[in-house]
Amino acid sequence: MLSLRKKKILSAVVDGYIEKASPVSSKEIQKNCLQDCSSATIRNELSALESMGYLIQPHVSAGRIPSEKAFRFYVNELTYENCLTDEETSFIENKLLRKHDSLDDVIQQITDVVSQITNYTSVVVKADMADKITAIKLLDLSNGQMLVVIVTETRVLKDGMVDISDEFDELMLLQAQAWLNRLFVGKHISQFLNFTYPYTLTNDQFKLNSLFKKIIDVLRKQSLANGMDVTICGEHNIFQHSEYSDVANVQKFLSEVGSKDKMAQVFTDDGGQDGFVTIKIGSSENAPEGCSVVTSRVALGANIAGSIGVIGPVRMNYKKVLAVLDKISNIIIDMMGKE
Amino acid sequence: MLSLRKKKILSAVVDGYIEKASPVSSKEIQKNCLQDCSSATIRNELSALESMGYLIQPHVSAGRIPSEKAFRFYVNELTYENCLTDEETSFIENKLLRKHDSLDDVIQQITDVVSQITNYTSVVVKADMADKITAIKLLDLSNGQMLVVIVTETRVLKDGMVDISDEFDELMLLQAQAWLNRLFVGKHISQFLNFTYPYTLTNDQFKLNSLFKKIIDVLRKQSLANGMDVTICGEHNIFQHSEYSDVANVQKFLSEVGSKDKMAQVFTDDGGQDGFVTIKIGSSENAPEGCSVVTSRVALGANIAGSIGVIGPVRMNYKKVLAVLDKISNIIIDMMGKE
DNA sequence: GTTAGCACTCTCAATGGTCGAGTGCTAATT
DNA sequence: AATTAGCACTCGACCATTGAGAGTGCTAAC
Repeated sequence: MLSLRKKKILSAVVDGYIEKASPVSSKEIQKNCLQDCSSATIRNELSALESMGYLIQPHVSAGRIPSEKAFRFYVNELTYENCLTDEETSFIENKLLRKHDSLDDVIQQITDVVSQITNYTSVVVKADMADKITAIKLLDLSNGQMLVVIVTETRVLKDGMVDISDEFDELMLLQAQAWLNRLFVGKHISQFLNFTYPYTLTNDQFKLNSLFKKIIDVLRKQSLANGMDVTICGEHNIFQHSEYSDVANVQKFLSEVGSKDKMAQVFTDDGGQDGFVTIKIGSSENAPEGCSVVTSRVALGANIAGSIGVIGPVRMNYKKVLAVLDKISNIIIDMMGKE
Repeated sequence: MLSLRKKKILSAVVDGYIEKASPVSSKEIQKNCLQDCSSATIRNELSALESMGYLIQPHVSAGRIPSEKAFRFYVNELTYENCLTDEETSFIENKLLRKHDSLDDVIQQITDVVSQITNYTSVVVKADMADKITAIKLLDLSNGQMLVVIVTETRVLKDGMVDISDEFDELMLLQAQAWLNRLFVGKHISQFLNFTYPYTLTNDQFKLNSLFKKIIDVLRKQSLANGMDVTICGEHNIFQHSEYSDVANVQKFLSEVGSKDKMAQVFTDDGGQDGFVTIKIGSSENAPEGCSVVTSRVALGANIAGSIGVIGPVRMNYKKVLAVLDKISNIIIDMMGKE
């Protein structure tokens, strides 16, 4: 699609912007990667890339900054390269290749290490996949409330309450119950988390609709509390990055990251991408606004699914993050193999 | 010491500043609390209070803001008044006067409620006081490291490693061990936390000195991990307060609050004050810089010491915080009595 | 298709001027 | 001796202006 030169230029803009956090000019590009053509030529190309939606010009006498589309292009083109220094590699190995008391201990170490090396906020989600749902029951408590009971192979979870002060009759509850069972029996409890409610019901079923939504919310909370563990570390690393030099952004970021619910969702949803690594760039790809999320899926035990990753500004050092996640995934695979 | 009028004026400045977060002028004071004398008189008094160290004038054409000394005066003079609305009271009761699964559940509810009602960051520290230290052992591992083992009545804790790559001989370790045992045997593990190392050793003992410091650090960590639980909630409330409209302050605050170690220390040390409630204002009273800490001691069970409190800017709504802590302490005392 | 050259635009930082808030001081009053 | 009215003074906040610098887009030549 893009000419080779355009690709080179686009990559140069992204690289430059990742490094400096400020608009990249035609001259810089010339100096760094295209000495054999003039800045005017590059300006023409930049202009073309801008109209294609890859670049943004903050104002007329500024350089260009990459759009989210450009970052998407950039990570798609990225070829793996181990850009970790020897110090970093041995730091990681030192921290992880030692005796650990428990899986939780390992996970804590992993989040620590990932956030320390990448300088982003790291998240690890653990889910015990062995325990499947055998039934979901809805119980009308006749006081305007309904109890949602989830039965799994090993446990009965019954913390979820739903207000049903609007009149719902017996039949509707049975309908809802049947629907839930059809959808979720046999699946892992974590399935609730990334379940998006299909809005295709007709208007007739409006009431049922709102009931479903409430139930799904409860299930999501249950899923988090009972099926998954979320470990977060390095929230304060955002202060190192210039996009968070303003309190409003810091606040928004911290409130996103503070919700384990939200994090579990973002870090386990693979967004349809396959492969072990998932990269989400910006809100159009279901990361929080202005943020990117990089995750790597790794088995943390026989039946334990794990997701290790970082969240940070869209202007993220993807190369380094990918290298760290790769290194750590390999260590974990080794560790698990030995046991 | 201060004339009645000076006291009234000083309180008015503090009240006004707590409310508006901006310097208080002589006219405002006249309007709000001293209609029977002129603004000029008040100006004279303000000037006197400033030279006594109670007030600060940011610049010549601004009003006055209270110094930490003024806040100290203010809280000393404060008479208790229940300034909670009925809604707030019933909100608190609703959240706490229900069946709880466990003590940890109760504590989580308490921190939630305190931070929600006060709009500050709330901290609860729990310490099981039953388990006394019976011995502390230092074990030279002959690889430049030393293991610190703490034996309590019920457990043996041996996670603490100290580097002793500098040469320490057997004798010194024995000396150190004896010293530690003399100080801590029979006490609760939480005693490490607020132990401040006495710097009175002679130069001869410089090496021993540095060893002691390292050991105390390890013990402090142990104390936290094994003897106390720290629950924190509402860190993000700081964004509501104007002193944190600048990232640098937010960062400093969050890094202080993020260290459970530090929080446990600040929230359990009573700073020599007696009574159930402790108020620390600013770094001169061992709160973090620019912060105040208000804590209330409460038994959370037969042998379980608890400390409930908030941390926030020195410009804190002390009246409200004290009312909330009082209300909650009473509820807890009731709860514990019933069991 | 590429490039040199140049006019143009926009940001940023510094400058200066006005306005208003609130003070400190002085002299008069109680 | 304490209080007060009055007024000059100071300083920050706000705004408009200016000049320098960066980087572009465009044009005409290669």
